[in-house]
Amino acid sequence: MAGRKPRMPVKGRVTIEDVAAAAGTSMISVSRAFRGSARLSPDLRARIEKAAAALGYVPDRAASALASARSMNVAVLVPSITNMVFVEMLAGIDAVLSEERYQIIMATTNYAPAEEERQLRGLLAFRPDGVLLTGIDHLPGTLNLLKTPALPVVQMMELSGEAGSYSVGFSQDEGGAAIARHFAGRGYGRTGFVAAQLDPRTLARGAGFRRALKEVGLDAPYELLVPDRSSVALGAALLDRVLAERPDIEAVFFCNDDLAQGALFHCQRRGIAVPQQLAIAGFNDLPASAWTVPALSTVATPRYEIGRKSAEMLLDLMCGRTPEAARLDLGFTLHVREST
Amino acid sequence: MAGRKPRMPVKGRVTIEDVAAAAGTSMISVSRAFRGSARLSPDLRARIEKAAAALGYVPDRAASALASARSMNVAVLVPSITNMVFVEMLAGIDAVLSEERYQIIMATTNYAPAEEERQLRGLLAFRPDGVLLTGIDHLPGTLNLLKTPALPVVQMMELSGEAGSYSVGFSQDEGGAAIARHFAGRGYGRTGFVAAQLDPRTLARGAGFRRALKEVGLDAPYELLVPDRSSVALGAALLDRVLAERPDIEAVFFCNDDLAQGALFHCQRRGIAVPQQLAIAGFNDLPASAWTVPALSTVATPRYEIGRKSAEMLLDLMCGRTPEAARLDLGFTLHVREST
DNA sequence: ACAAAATATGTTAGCGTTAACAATAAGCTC
DNA sequence: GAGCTTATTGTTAACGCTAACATATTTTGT
Repeated sequence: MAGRKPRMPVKGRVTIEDVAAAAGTSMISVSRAFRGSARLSPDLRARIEKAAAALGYVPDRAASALASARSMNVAVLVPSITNMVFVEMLAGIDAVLSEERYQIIMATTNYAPAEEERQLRGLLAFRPDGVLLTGIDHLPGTLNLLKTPALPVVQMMELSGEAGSYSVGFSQDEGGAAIARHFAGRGYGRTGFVAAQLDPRTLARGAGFRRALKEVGLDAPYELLVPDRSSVALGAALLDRVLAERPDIEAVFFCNDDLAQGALFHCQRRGIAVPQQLAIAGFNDLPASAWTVPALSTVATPRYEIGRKSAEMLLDLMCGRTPEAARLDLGFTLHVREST
Repeated sequence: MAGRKPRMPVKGRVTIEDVAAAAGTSMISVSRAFRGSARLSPDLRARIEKAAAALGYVPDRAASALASARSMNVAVLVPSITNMVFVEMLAGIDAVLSEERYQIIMATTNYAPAEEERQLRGLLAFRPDGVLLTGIDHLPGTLNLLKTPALPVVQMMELSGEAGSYSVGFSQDEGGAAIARHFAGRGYGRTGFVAAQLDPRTLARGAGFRRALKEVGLDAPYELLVPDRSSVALGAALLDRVLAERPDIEAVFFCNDDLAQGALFHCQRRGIAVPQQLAIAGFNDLPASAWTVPALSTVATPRYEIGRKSAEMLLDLMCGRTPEAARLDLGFTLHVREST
């Protein structure tokens, strides 16, 4: 009776049945012990926990999902994880969801709506209890996949006007406009907009920039848009092209900080004084942007907080609660530093 | 007979049974059709695919895993995804595994062995067919979790000497040594080693640096090691401390490019000429490192290839094949640029 | 032409877990 | 102390899929 050691089953994995046998109880009690909430006598719970630990039992999510119709998975689709912005957003999502014992199942879409749909189809095989999408532009087929059965969805980074849809983000358009007004305030008349990675958010920033320049009575910007992936290297190359076309340009708005940093480095190499000869602004406020020389003026975006709030909103939806707002604007902050 | 439309089931999800009924066949044939390989008449296959598409059927991995004892999941543990190095490694892993229809289930360990064990336990609930770990230092409990049932494991980034263990990476120690020899070749006598994020790989780089300096007859480096997370900002701060302590230092090896970039920016701000007054070297070769001014000398590490090769090795193990080598050294490349 | 092999499809049982219900023991009301 | 509630534990039947075996059907070899 005293030193009874549960014997390791020789083959196959340890199941709830093995634990039940070792603890001298039934499978359902073990199940309840592992899910915490159910009422169990402290004695039985302790016996079960001891037996489970001795056997090295790990619950099987697949079986659990099948039996309970809740997978405790959340599908997350982001364009890329090479981009820090989305990584920080993911960190925010995970901080909230892991607290509630949800597991993130993530896939990248490579900024392509068709790939988003393909990846979503793959993730749906995990029977997620909810879905987080990046952006508000999706293929009809993508939205259709989410309709049967109706899956809670929150869209991140942008704000949706659609009725019945949920979104957490900020106005990309207004972010671009803020840069335009800042340029105007500094007296820069001949401006440029340089963008790569032409996703909807990038284009919205450009549209806002253009709109606000017009509103304050400035000329339309010189624009250079390329479909390539953003990078520091590309930023340098694009600035070179801009200067070749418009040697007299006074201020350039790069659609993100990667490009802007590359442009700063290029100016240093070419001996162009920033901001005296040329002002440069970016978007996102990456960690390094405050430390470049000169420090980069940019729009700081609350992506960690977007991740958190999106996850919280999704949590509400998955639990059948109604979120406080269907559309949550977290705003942005213009950081004026040395480069403008 | 002609226009028979499969009717949308009103409640619950679409199952293999619904598809079988709509296609006028049995469940097992639908199952076979979706797994591709089994022999089915082209006619039947077409009917099934049509029915599945019409119903919007998506297979259920949980049920499949339960029935087949293969989850087609691979668990991947990385220290952090804020660090580009691991993100690129993940990209390599995904490129290989998604090709073979495996899904990555990923978690971050925050560089903490205990957290690694906790996260692994969570991932094991997905019944992965294999596991990819970062590094070769793990808690005994972590290794124990992988023993029953014996799970294929490949360790990434470092090379293991352990018999029966599989690893893909390069010698971190030799990487550090390469910097030391380069410093010696340039005639820098008073050197320093600055490190943050004191994980085993960081420490190995320092050890190699120290060893090689000794081998070429140079003094031991001045060392500054802090446990904080690496960042550009921290690099600047740490260089400041180094210069306060050792104003006459000639060359500093930073344990990674983030810190080194911060140091470069700091030098620019303080008007310190690099490399004339102070030489700076980093580790990893991040994309921006070739574009900073001056461009950063650093050790390029093959992390994308490490991801690919690790995944291929794991694939071998999961299919019962024996990998060509249990220990695959992918080496590294010293990039000498303007900063030294 | 007839056994043997290959191909194409179907039947049955079970993977590990939990929902729903059932049963028993213990406490409480008046 | 009968009748009620509450606390604790157990039983049974799925969940959606696939392995293993079984059964038709066709092809092949000689």
